[in-house]
Amino acid sequence: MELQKNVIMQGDCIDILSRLPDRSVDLVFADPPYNLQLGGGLTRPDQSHVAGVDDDWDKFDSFDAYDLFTHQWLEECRRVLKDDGAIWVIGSYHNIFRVGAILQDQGFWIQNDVIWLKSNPMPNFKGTRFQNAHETLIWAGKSEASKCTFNYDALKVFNDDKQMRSDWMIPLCTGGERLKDEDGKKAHPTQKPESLLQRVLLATTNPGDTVLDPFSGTGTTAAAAKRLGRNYVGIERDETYIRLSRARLKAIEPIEGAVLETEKSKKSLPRVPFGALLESGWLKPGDRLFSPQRRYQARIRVDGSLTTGTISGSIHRLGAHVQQAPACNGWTYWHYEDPKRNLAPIDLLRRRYREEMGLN
Amino acid sequence: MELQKNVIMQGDCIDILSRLPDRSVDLVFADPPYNLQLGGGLTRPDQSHVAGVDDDWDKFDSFDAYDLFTHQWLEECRRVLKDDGAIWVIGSYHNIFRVGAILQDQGFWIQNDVIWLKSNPMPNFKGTRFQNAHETLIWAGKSEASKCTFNYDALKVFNDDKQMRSDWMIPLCTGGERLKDEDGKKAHPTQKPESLLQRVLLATTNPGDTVLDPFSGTGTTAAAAKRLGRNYVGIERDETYIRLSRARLKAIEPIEGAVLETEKSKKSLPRVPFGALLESGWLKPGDRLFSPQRRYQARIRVDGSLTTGTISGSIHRLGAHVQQAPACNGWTYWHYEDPKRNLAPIDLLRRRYREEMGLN
DNA sequence: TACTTGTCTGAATCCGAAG
DNA sequence: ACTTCGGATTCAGACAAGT
Repeated sequence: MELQKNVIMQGDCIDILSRLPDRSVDLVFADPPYNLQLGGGLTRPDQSHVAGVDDDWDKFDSFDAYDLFTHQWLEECRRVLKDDGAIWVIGSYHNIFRVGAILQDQGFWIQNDVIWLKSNPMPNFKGTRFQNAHETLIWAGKSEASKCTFNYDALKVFNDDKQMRSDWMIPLCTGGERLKDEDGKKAHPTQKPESLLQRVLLATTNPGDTVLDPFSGTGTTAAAAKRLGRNYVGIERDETYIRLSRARLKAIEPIEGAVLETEKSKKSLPRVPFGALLESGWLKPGDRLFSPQRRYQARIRVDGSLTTGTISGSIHRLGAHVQQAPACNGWTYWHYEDPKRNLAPIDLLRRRYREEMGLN
Repeated sequence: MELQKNVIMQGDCIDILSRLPDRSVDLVFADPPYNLQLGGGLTRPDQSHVAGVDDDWDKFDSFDAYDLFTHQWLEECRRVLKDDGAIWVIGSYHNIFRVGAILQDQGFWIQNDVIWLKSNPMPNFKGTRFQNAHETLIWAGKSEASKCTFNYDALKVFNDDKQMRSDWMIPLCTGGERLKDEDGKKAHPTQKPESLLQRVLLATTNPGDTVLDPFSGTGTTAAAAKRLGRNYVGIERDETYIRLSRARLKAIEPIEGAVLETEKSKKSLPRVPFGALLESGWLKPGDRLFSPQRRYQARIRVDGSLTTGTISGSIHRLGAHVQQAPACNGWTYWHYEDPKRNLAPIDLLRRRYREEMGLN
């Protein structure tokens, strides 16, 4: 069976999931029912009613019932995921511990738990607890062996050149982004901000990937996916939500072209063998290379290996050897001498070579 | 049997716990083994060795073994707790989901999960995941019926008259606070900051209460308890840790409430990454930014990087590149165009973002 | 004394493509 | 599935040493 993409499917989550083909999606994002147990409704100090989560879909008779349900939909997601796929699940303390333990039991391999810090959370009206100002997301690979997509460099640029932390400060979904029903009331009790989903998808998918959301709700995952040039598959039981999300999706213009590209890792650049610098004349056999502060030196041989006279090997091997280190990046360790006798890392020559050859 | 107070007892945690009387302590704070399952060695980019947790006490054969251990010590804690007592457990994604689920299964009633945001966490040296910048604490009453102590007003004063949130920014335990062995190395691999424990005890105990820590380690819980006029009972297996913690406790002078004011949480201006301006819609992918006098221009990509078409990078790196400067503050160098085609530095948007988010 | 520079370290599931 | 090997990879803060 072929997976139909860019649709929101109507029906029971586990039922629909069971009909999707094996190993067909790159990422699952799930915002399952929270199993909230709000005894008797919550009121503000002024006695007004807080519109909490009291929908039928959020009722479970026991932890066992919730665990069984969780086990079932996660197992189906696991089957549907590609082997190098990953899953995100968001939850609160009511359910996330159970979800996390079941994920681990099923063989998913947690990469990070990520904390969504709400910049504008609802106050705790009774003053009996801390203001519940965060939710927890779990990011896990299908297995320990999964090579999950992780756009480290893109997230680092996003975060002002510092690696992205596991805590994300993001505002609640409010204002114009929040979908309303005919009465102007919020259409869904737990609509997530699209910015949260955008960050998830930027971090752990590539353009053209397929993202499955088994609890699609108002279609936030699908919206973020469409906007970022990813394919989506949504499953949702409630026809009202489906109607709303389809209208929402229709209005979204995908980001296209060069601006959809993200910062690439250095590892993804084409490899330049050291010997290429010899062939193109940037360096010559017999030239001397120096470690920082000229502590060690070595000569270049015709095949692109270095030699100290007694020991020889690749720029990396020899760099590691002279430092007695387990490993070494020869490109940044070894320096050449320019006509003014200044030292510069040979990585500079590699960069120039790449520019000249259009390899960036 | 009478509970002996203000002692650190030597022995196996479950064994000692089993000999403590029923309903005798007001609070349990537990920092159990995390079951980290670390792989081989880890080195920093400068090749130095990272001292990971490789102690035997953190090794378990399987999740089942860990669950059994967790179940046992929690059940004993439950018995020893007074009916209106409460428990805190700290952990990371390696173990906290299992702990949380077992707590719920045993009838504990979660009040909050609290996130310890580390202001100075260790980086992810290999660029493979998000920087693991937090740990999770679970605060739970002995049962749904427990009337847990919660010093709402004290916490509010502590937090500049705003409700204390469920995320706490606190530095790691370093410097002079970190206990050292004879060689000057850290005495314990996972010593917690005393400020974390102080906040826990201020929030959920009263002076004169008794606090039990079944994994006492270097005695941080006991130290905070003594300082704040609470009684402590510690259990620890390792005699070296016990010796250290007894010396530590001897040196502690209990302090009075008024002095606590000086312990108020230090606030720092939260960093606003450039990407946040995209997420919140102040800028959009594809928008153009200009250098002063429009000499250069660049387009914004989805990840918050800029591109000239041939070269791309962060606002800072691309600013430096076009000016051929070694460094550049992209926030003041790059300008956006308002509807009247006037240029203003993007730093202005950052200031507005801070104001709107209440981050000043 | 004040400031700069360099070194060290912290609960970490920390590489990946090619052969 | 195994090994080999090229070469990429870090942030905040405490402290010491140098200027």
